[in-house]
Amino acid sequence: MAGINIKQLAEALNLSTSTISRAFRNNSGIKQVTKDLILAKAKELNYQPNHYASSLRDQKSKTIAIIVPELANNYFSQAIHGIEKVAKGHGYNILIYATEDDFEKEVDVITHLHNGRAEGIIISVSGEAVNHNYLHEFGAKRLPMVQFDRVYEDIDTPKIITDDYESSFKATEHLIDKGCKRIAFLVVQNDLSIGKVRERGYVDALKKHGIAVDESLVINCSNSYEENDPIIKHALQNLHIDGIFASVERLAFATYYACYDLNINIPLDLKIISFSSLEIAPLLNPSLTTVTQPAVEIGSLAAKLLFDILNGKGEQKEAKNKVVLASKIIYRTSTN
Amino acid sequence: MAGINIKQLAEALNLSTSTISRAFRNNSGIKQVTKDLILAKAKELNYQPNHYASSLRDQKSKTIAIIVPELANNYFSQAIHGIEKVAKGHGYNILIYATEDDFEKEVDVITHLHNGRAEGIIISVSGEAVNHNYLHEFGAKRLPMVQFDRVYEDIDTPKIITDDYESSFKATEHLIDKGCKRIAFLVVQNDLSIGKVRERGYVDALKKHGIAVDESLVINCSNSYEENDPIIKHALQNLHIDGIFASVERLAFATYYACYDLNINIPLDLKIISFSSLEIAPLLNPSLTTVTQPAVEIGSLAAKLLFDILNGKGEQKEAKNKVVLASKIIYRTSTN
DNA sequence: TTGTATGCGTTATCAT
DNA sequence: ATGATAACGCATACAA
Repeated sequence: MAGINIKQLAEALNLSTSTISRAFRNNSGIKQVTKDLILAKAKELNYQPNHYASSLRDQKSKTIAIIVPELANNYFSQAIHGIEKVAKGHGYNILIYATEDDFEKEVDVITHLHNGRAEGIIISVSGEAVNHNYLHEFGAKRLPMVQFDRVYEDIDTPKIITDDYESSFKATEHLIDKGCKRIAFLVVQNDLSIGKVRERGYVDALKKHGIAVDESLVINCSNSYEENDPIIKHALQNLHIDGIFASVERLAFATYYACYDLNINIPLDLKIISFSSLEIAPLLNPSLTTVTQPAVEIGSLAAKLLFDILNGKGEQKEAKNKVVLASKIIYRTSTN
Repeated sequence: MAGINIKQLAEALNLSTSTISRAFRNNSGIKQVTKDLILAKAKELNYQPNHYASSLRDQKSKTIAIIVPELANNYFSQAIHGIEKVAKGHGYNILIYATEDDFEKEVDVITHLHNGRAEGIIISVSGEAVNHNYLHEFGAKRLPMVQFDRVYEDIDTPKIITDDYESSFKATEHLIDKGCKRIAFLVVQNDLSIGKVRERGYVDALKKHGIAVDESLVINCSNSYEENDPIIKHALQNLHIDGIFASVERLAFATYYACYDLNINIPLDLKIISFSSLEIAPLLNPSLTTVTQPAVEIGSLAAKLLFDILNGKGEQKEAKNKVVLASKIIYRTSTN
């Protein structure tokens, strides 16, 4: 541990520890001169109130936790960036955890956080979970939480999501408008709410336009390129697909690679649209038509809602228990 | 704060707090039966040792901090991912901070961390700094630190960097091999060590091949696309450039956009090579030749070195005070 | 305005 | 094997 403690600083100044403490807390009850003196000496001796002692005493940690499935991911990086900005503004620190889509890790982390380490949690859930009642076991002591993007619908916390149904509907419709007849939907199996909702948008758009829904065109993928590559190639070669709607960025990339390998021309032979936060989508070959979620904004909004709760403003949760932000479809060459 | 405390659990079991504590620490000095009993009850009542009390008592926080210039960045996301994996393995938590290239924020964060919050720091420095002697002011109490990528050469900590000089030399040479005569070097001003070293590699390669070094071809950019766009366009239109070596990914992207706008054909009119951690570089139009640093590995190695220090294994720092990892040049169409 | 004393929850030391 | 107690560093209630 670093630095000197309050007692040593008090001695150095011939003051009591309470006076020192006051210099760092209340502006009340302390003479400005004394305060200046203390702060000056503190700086000189490199004193800082010990965070753990303060937290223990105050029962608060000035820390929030972010839990996401993965870190090396455009969408989550941007969301974290948004959260970080807001947290910094509130003088809060951020603990970060990656679950790697592993439900057990998620449970571990959340449980662990209930030891006082964090005051609140911002989470995008692992998605593998079937039963997440463990959250209820914390009872009234459960940490304030805000969910975003991948959420547990039945867990009552504020949620920030995007208009995935509408976006997916429009995305699919866009492909139909462009003449696609056999549109595949690429999804990662364990995506809970997200995957389901996006699939509904896809299905409903097909129905609206009188296109028969073919179950085999809903293609389950994983997060591993090695696993996805053969799956996608098989689909491209055997299912007479002329359009692809990827529910997740990495599946669009895998499709691009597959098309390169198979000499399939995008957009002539196959049109692609994908959910994606990639900022350089215009630089792809061909440029990728995307459904782009406002990732940074989602992050900062999630943080704001969490701080509303922490500051007691959020008791009337009902009002904004679920915030739906709009994604933007950006039309580019891959669907031209 | 959540949960019950050790005292309540002790009462519930008619045991002393010391016994409870033992159940969670030493396996020594406690009967297995008692221990099982305690752990069971703890689970039932949702007890967890309070992290702040433990930390205060033990003077250690099981936490390390990561400080990076930005979060929404491929390279840093991957590095953080690498760090996270290792930290998790050691049972450590991660605090994360973005300096946004602001030296003051860096000083603030580092100073703040010396209040006991973290046991060590992994940092890629802001780069704006001229004088970073503030690090010396912490004296012997300075937190263990490991630097990576952007480092302060004069601060004595382990450093993980890549072979930037050699890579830059080779990158430039590659452009020369491909017939480029007027090669520009794009750099972000405030990149300290990084930018300088990469520039040296560029200059030396030119010299070796008897190409006159033209100062005006070293082009200072910023991190803002809006600022860079006109700078790059001006260069492309007026400096008769036929090759570009971008020291940072985003400058290559800006160049791509500029070329699209100006109808400059890559690689016919202009060849581009860039430092980049972009995994989908092959999907760009045209696919981008990159100098790719092993970002994830850099992160995990940095974490390992930090834990070596924390565990006292790292006292013989000299040995591996500076680790240089190799980057890989991957040849693609942009320099074909 | 400043000082004294107590407790936040835990764990290590020293008993028993 | 278990229990009593002191101490980690700080901030507040209360006293002066």
